[in-house]
Amino acid sequence: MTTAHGHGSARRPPRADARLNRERLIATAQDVFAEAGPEASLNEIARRAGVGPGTLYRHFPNRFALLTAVLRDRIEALCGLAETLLASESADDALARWLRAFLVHARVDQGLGGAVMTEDPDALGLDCHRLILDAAAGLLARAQRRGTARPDLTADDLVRLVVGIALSTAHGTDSTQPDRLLGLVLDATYGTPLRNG
Amino acid sequence: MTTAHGHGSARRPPRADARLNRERLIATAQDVFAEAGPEASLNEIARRAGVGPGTLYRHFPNRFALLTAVLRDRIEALCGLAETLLASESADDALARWLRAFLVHARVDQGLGGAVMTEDPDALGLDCHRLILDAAAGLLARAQRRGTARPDLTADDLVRLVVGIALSTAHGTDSTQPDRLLGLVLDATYGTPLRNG
DNA sequence: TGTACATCAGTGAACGCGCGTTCACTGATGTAC
DNA sequence: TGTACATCAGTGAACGCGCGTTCACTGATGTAC
Repeated sequence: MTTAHGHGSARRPPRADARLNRERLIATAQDVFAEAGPEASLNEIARRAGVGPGTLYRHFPNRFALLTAVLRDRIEALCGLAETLLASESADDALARWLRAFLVHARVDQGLGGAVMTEDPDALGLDCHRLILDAAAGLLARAQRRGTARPDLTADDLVRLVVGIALSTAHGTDSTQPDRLLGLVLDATYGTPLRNG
Repeated sequence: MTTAHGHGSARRPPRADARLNRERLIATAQDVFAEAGPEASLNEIARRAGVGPGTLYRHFPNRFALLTAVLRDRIEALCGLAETLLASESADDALARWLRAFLVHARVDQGLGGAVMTEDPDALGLDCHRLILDAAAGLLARAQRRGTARPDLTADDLVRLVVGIALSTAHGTDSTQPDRLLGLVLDATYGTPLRNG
């Protein structure tokens, strides 16, 4: 299922140096985005990766392609976690745990993960958007059916609340605040302020 | 109380054309910020206000000074509302109403009002920050003393949650979502999902 | 009311900057023989 | 294993752009007389 397009191998494997540069670019982009935020200079990423700007553009036609590549691993990990949690016992706990993991993701790199979610989904963030939303939707639906989650919530609601926490606390100084705010959201989600977790 | 520095009048009143240009700049900035967001070009604001760039800089030494001027009226209105609500009967309702008004403020102009709150407060947004936080703190303290608001909440928590909603829904398409999300936050604030308002 | 003048606001061309992006050229890679 | 060659990735100077910002100059305003 995970292997793309089953018919033979129309695509030749990438050249060794191309593959190396691609990896270097992603690794460097990760650092630079973390330092300078999602608006970081692409030229600087290329410079610090030790390649020419043209090389960056050969691999990633635009900023969003690079952002997506940087985040892909983490997003896939989140989707994997969602699948695992879907098989766990408590529907409520599963949703809560996943949202906590998503908050961590949304906060890294100066809120880069969260910022991607607020972009126009019709642009190129489509992949990230859908993957995250689908993961959230699965867990929420189960928590609504078999748990105590409010039925009037949508996955988009929850994701936006968490992204909002990530964005508005990105420059904060109180490192315990994001978790506290998420706790508040979870309380509201389950309709009772005291959870016996 | 509203007249500044009581001792005589060390400051001469501003020249008529200066005052006019200042007003034009603020009005134009409001439009341009609304269209292009808080990162809008200062040169374009000057151009559309019909003045040279130097004139803009004479009145507002940096972008934040202009942002603050644009928002000042609205922020003062919010503070006034807070004072009025502090005199109202229900402490809970007062807080809820003010947060709703603050959400509206934070959402206008592509989340400009909210974006200002996430800037480094040590920069120049100090005024806005404190005014808003003080207003929220007063209402929250009363709702905690005489209402049913959770005692473990801080004003900064609530403000950040609302700002987060504003930021993460800034590019959304569902116009009912911000209010719905705020309702969720309010439910959590009061510890019960069903409020008899 | 009228004029001379000092003050200070406005002008806008120009600067330096860093950005995203391109493209003619170079050179490394992997393959065919 | 060795060589010739086609492919395609990498290079990096250069372009155009719009930005924030400056400053020598112009001109409007308001005051003193």
